[in-house]
Amino acid sequence: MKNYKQNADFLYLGKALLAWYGIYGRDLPFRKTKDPYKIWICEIIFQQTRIQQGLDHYNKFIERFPDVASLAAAETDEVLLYWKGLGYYSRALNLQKAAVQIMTEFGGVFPDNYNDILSLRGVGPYTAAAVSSICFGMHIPAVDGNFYRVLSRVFADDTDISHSSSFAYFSELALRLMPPGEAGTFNEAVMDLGSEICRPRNPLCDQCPLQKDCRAFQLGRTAEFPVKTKKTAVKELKLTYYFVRFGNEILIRRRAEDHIWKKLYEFPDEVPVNLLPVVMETNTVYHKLSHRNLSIDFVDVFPEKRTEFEALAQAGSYQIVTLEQSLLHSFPKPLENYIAAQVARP
DNA sequence: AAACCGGGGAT
DNA sequence: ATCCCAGGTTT
Repeated sequence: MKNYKQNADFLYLGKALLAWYGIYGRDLPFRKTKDPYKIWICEIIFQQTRIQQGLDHYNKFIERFPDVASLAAAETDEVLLYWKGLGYYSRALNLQKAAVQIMTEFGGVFPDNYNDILSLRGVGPYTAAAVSSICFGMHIPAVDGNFYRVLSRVFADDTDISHSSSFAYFSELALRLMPPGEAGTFNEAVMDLGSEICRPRNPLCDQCPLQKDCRAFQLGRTAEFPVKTKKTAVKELKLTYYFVRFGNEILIRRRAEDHIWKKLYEFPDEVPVNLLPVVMETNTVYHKLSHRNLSIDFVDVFPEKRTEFEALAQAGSYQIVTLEQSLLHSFPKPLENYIAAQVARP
């Protein structure tokens, strides 16, 4: 811990945050409950995901899977279907594993302490801290990206958040601000401040309850915090698919588990040789994402190849589904968009 | 410690 | 085009 923070009492900062939160805190659906199941679901959904993006998924997920038992009993495919479009699909797979874990290891009762919650699949230090503080009042800071930003700015602290040890560092720092008995509310308050006021770029310092105490603001250096030296490496990924269509039916299959989009569905990545010759549309749909290039060629199978088409499903390499049925499977977003475009096509 | 895992919005 | 979001798991 840096010298300037030694023996300091920063409790008044936490209290100022709570006062601000009482007035300006966001009104979100999961703020109305302390059901650990619901808080857990929302913490997982909003990992690396903006509130706006995941809100609809949260509401529909809770409606379909209202408790641990219903999630544990569900088919994995249906859980993935409700996760469609959120990304980081292992979160959904882990979610269900953890639900089963709660049924078998905890007798169907959601664990009520940090260590037991941490033992759940897909639950790390942040999520365990969030659930145990919000639902069970445990005095633990839930240190996420918002904490890094808010705390590093308030103290003009140049500790590099790229380093793994910075989690413990900022956790200890957060403890100095956290009012006793208010851990859950305090954690939510920091998240809201980080999201709405102490934003990554163009922070609204004039509306910040901590402005007069903020070292970075006083120095005019808010843009310099948090310090993050590690740069996110952009890896290029090229994917080629064929949209093999026979009338209103297409070929799909489940992806393997060893790469992105694990257990989701996809199209063939080659034209099955048995179906040749085929009519292939010359203009390739080229989908550009941030670090991915995806091309999809449209393939129209000749009517006399019906037997060969069905043989692909008999052999187990592919499933044959109608365009409408395909939308009931969990596809990666770009493939889902492509199907939707084909359904809409005249 | 570093790589890997998505999709989307803001700038 | 780049950054980053209520991070966790694997190597």
